[in-house]
Formats: sequence, structure tokens, C-alpha cells
Amino acid sequence: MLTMSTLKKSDAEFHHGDLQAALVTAGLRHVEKHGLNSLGLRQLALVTGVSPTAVYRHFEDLEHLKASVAKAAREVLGKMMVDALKSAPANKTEKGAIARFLAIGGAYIDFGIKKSNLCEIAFICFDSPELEPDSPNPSELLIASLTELNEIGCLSDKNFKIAPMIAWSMVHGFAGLAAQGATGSVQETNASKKEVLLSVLKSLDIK
Amino acid sequence: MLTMSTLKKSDAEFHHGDLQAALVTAGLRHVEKHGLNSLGLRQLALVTGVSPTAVYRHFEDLEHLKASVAKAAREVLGKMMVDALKSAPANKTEKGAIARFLAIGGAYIDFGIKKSNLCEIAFICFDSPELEPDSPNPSELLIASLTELNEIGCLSDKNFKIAPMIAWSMVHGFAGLAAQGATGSVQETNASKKEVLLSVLKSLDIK
DNA sequence: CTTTAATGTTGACATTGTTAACATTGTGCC
DNA sequence: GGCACAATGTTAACAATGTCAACATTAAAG
Repeated sequence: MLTMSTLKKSDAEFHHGDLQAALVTAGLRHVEKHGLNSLGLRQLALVTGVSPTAVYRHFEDLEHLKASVAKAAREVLGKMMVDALKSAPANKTEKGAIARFLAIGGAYIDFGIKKSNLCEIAFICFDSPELEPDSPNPSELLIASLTELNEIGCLSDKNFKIAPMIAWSMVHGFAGLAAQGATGSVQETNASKKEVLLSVLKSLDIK
Repeated sequence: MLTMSTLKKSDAEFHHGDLQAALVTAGLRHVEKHGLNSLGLRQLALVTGVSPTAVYRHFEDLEHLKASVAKAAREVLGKMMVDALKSAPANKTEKGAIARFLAIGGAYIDFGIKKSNLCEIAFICFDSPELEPDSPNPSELLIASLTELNEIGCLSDKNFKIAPMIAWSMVHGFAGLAAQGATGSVQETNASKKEVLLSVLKSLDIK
């Protein structure tokens, strides 16, 4: 099962290799460039170089395909957050932990600002499947950062209980508003981004 | 213009009276019950008792019709907020102003919880038209409540500047998460709702 | 009363999502 | 190695959708 000497691609190219992933990737690219509403099954099959009905070997439905694209979009968000985490200071101090929280929270917001089309599909999915086990989960990354703040000692146990919902709501809400241009000009948005993140810390008695 | 002795409905019923509004209302009802993705032009025309192409006399496009339904959904949210405001204490005191803020913020969140399908379409619209001039605007209601807190004296001018974005992001984010069931059970959600609203006040140094 | 704009209808077309029936490829078993 | 079988892809067709062009009816204006 799943042998086929990985990536041999078969001379006649009758079999695609990994059509499932190819369709999702193509769908992700399309949404990023042209938005969600124009995402169609046939066009997607055409771009991938395959017949429309081949899609049904991998997805029950167009809705299920969309759900997979939504999953991929959330994985992009997760990657942006870990990238931001890597570029943040690694000091195991209070200041470092705060900087890391600002980094991943900021990355979540940047997802709304810079990848607004992906943001549109990422969360507007009803019955969306779980992320890949090895793929970083956005809300879990937020929780991990808050856990770190708690363990270091600058986030009380009482506040820690409500912290995930507070931080997630705020960051998610601002990202969504920014994605649909409700946060004003670019500089206004960037100013608000900072204030929004700091207000989360303030409401949690941090710093 | 627009005479026709309002609501005479014309014997032959060739003309509908106010098809534009009827289509939007039907669209709103459909989305509320069956979700957004199944919202179609033909089905909508059928329900309204009119031919499919009649829709094009009132809407350039299906997208524009959807945008009008989205506008109507935001107006529903606005009405829920003013209703909550009416049911809140009217004391012109600090406590009263806080209670009113919690009421309209809570209504925004309830919109996400109890009208999740409307919440789905309300904000996922690109080029959505402005609300009716007399219809209460959600974000402006939030701002008005914060203005009141500022005028009463329990919200500093400095915090007042950032307050709209803070409050709007938080409430909008939690409503969105609740709408897609990301906030846990019903009681968990209600508990979080309270914490979320209080944390906004806290981050603004209120109370 | 006639002209004209507004509003609605019919018929047709291209495109879409989906299904059924058929074809090809790779895998595992003897 | 040869053969059944599951996996994967193809073609042909269907119903339904959004949209357009041409026509019909009603209301409004002179």
C-alpha cells in the first residue's frame, strides 16, 4: 500500500501520484489569489490536469474538498505562527515569554491582514476536519504561549483559566475585521494591532 | 414615483409590490434555516413566486443579492443590540453605563451564539453595501456606549481612543468562534462570554 | 391617450456538481 | 509469472444553476 516507489510518477502518467494533495494545494492557491466564491470543482480539476470526476475518488463532495482547503489554510496560519516564534527572542525570562506571546499573536493578526482570502476560508467551515497531527494548531500555540507565561509566574492561575478564550477571541476578532478592511488604513491597522495585543496582556494582569 | 397607493397589490399581481425587499427577506430566512451555501437565485425566486430573471431588475448579480442579505443580517444584529439596550437599566450613572455596555456587547455575542447562520453571512461579504441610514449600526452602537462611559468619566480619554477597536475585536472574535462551536459546551460558552466582556472593561481600566 | 420607463416573463445557453458505466494501473496472493 | 482485486482515472450524460436577449405587461408622465 502506497508503495509505487515514491514519486516515480509512472511513465504514462495515468495515475497522478498524489492527486489529493495536489487538489488541495491548487485550491489553496486559487483561494489566495481569486477568493473563495469562485472556487469550483471543474476548474480545479482542469488546473490539476485531471478529469472532473477524478476528484470524487478523493473527496466525497465539493464541500468536503473546500473543508480540506480550509484545513490547509489553518495550517498556513499555524506555520506563520511558528515562524514568528522562531524569529522571536528565546530567553526563558518574563520579557522573553511576553515577546513570544506578542510574536505569535501578531502572526495570527498578520494572517488576517496579509492573507485575507485565506482567512476568509480558514474559519468559515462548518464540519472542517482536524489538522494533521504534526501540524501546529493555532489555538494550541496560543495556549502554549499562555502556559509558558503561567509557568514563568507572570500569569496567575486564576487568569490562566480564562486567558485562552480572551487571547483567542481578541486576536481572532481583530484578524477577521482586518481581513475585511474594517480596521482602517494600513498604519491605523498596525497601530491597532499593537494596542490590541497589549490590551490582552493588560486584562490578564501581565506586566 | 413609488405611488401605486401603497400596498394595493394590484389585482392581477403581475407586479409584486416590493420584490426587492421580499427577495432579501426570503434570503435572510433561508440562510437562517439552511445556511449560506445553499442560497440560490432560482430557489429564491421560486419561493418569492416570481420568475428567476425578475431578480435582475433589482440586483445586478447573485453576489449583490447576497451582499444585500448580508446587510440585512447586520441590521438584525443592530436590532438585537438596541433591544438589549432597552432592557438594560437606564440610570445615568457609572454602574448604569457599564450595565449598558455589557448588554450591547452581550447582544453582539448572542448574535454569534443563537444566530450563527446569520453571523456566517453577516461579515463574510466583501463589497457589502452600507446599512440603511436609520438602521442601528453595530460598531457605532459599541462606540456610542464607550462614548457614554467616557463622558461619565470612568473611561479615560487615552483609553477611549483605543476602546472601539479593543471592544469590537473582542466581541466580534468571540461571536465568530461561538458561531462555529469553538467555544465548547453551552455553559462553557456562557461563562466565557461573561469573562470576555469583563476583560474588555478591565483592559480599559474600568471599575 | 399616447409615450415611456419600470417591472416581470419566456426561452435559450454555457457551466456546474454529480452519477453511472467503463478503462487502466498497481498490489498481493497462489 | 500470472491473476484476481482494489485503487484510481476516464467518458458520457443529467439535472440544476446563473445569466442573457427578446418580448409582454403594467404604472407614470406628458
